[in-house]
Amino acid sequence: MSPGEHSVNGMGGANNQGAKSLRPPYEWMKPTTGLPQTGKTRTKDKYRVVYSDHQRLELEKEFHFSKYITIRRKAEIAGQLGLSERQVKIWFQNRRAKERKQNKKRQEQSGELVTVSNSSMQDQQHSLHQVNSMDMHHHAIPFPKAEKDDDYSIKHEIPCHGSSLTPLTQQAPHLSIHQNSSLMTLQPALMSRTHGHPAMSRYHDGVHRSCISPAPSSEELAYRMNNGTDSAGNSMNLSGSSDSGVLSSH
DNA sequence: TTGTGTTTTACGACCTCC
DNA sequence: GGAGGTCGTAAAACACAA
Repeated sequence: MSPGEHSVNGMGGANNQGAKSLRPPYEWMKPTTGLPQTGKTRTKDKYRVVYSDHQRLELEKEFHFSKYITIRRKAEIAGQLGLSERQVKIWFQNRRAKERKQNKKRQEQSGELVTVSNSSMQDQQHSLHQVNSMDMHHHAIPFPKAEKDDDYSIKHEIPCHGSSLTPLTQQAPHLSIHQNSSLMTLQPALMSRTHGHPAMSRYHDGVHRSCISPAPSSEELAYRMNNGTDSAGNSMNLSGSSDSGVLSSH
């Protein structure tokens, strides 16, 4: 368990059998302070914290760069945002779940079995992977552990995921989050590296991994922000990632 | 203000992979 | 066995109509 993470009354971790029977309402779970204490999980002060706009913005950016975060990036982001690595991991899990839910909703509305237009190549591969996996298990087989991405990128000298959080933020200082919406997305000006780099590599299981696509250079990022496409002419539209634009320029 | 629906954190259960 | 994956769910936080 990372610093700043506490399980209260055994609410977290492997020893938390029967935790649901310990759910609130309990006095120790009621908020006692006004401001959220980011970096903590369930404590007696806060059942759950509300991440700051900045934290959510940076996490959203990272998510659009890659839906699966590597161990290295997780540590970097956790350090920079003042969150635990576990919180970053959980956030990505929840964010993927949210996207799946949105994709499913769109598919139901459009009546399509397979969504192509609004899905990234990664999503399509992931969906296929899941469908194939369903033959054997009721649960979808997840991607290999994120650390594989790191391993792969190291072995092949491919920069997996960009350099750091700060430079990207600095390159798009005009981005912000609208407070009055719970949905967040990125404007096309700062788009996913995976979207901008269709070239993907294969893992041992034959599934493409967008995470290992190289990070764009600063020139590429500048080009994207100026033109709304990458240098190869790929559209930066991320219509599949959100129902409403919440990040905006100012 | 209040009731209700939705979204956001966080977790347990169960899975695969190494 | 431990890591991280999905899925389902609890509960707080939030949005919004009445």
